[in-house]
Amino acid sequence: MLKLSKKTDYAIILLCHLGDVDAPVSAQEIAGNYQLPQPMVANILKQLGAAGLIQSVRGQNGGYVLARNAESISLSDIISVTDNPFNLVECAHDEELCKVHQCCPTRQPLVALHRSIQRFMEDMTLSTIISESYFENLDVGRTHHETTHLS
Amino acid sequence: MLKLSKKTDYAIILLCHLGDVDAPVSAQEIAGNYQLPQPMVANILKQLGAAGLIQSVRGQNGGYVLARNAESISLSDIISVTDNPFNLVECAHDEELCKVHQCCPTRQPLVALHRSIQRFMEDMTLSTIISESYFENLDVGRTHHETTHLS
DNA sequence: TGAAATAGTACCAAAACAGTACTATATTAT
DNA sequence: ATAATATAGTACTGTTTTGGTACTATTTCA
Repeated sequence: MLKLSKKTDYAIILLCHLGDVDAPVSAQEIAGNYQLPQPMVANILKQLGAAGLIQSVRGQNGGYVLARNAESISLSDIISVTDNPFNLVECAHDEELCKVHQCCPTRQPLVALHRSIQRFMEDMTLSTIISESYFENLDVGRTHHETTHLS
Repeated sequence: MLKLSKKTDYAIILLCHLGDVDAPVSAQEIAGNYQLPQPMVANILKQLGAAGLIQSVRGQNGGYVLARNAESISLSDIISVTDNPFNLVECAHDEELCKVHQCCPTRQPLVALHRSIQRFMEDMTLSTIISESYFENLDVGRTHHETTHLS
């Protein structure tokens, strides 16, 4: 459906929060802060930890911190953890899957779209996301961006 | 999952075929040609017809033809018929859906990604897809593009 | 009038998504 | 010590979406 999963959506929120704080933050704390389901948050944090994007601190007063600096974590890194590996169309990676490969019109343009999205996601770092959301929040209660409603 | 539906994938193939032929083409004919499930093809053609992208000719020797020229049909047009309306994230369109809108870090960057994809899809016309697939097919059996395998 | 085609729905099984639950283990405060 | 608080790992479940099928009606041509 060309839509990001909620897991990815949540993951970005979690990571932004971790990027703003130095001390370890627990799943419960974040879930409460953003009113997200706690078990969901906990699971996502586990996955992000297993993937090496964040580091865990176990025990009381434990939680999670970023494993690397926010500049080196890309949207692509995040999505490859929380969504299945990004594949706009199946045959973009494995030509043999394509039943009509002898004359498939979709391959070229869709692979181009795939690459353009991939590139965007690689260039978009967590630190960029954090700073952009900072400027966004400056506007809360004042004017609407023209980005608010798209077609 | 950030993936195009098979319906969209098929629809592009169907439309490319129609763009290459002048006489009406039937669902059966296309399904046989590309070895796609016939009822599926028929359904997609019905939808494309209802959306005004193609025109139907009923009765024996009937079928479908493009309703407008291939330059004026965009990938965006196609996807909005075969996929649900494109929405990378729910809150991209309706701010009220966002529970954490008072401090949501995802909005800005994801809306930017949304717009970039949207733009690509609007600029990519059926005629471009057809001509690109023509060049692609010239290479069949010879060299692989470097676009064949992405990360 | 029968064959071949679209029109319009309604239906179904399998997969993915969103979210929950449970057990085990680690750390710290008391 | 031990209770409290946290992560680790994994399994489970209800709902939605996807991919595909089926059926009936209508139109057109030979």
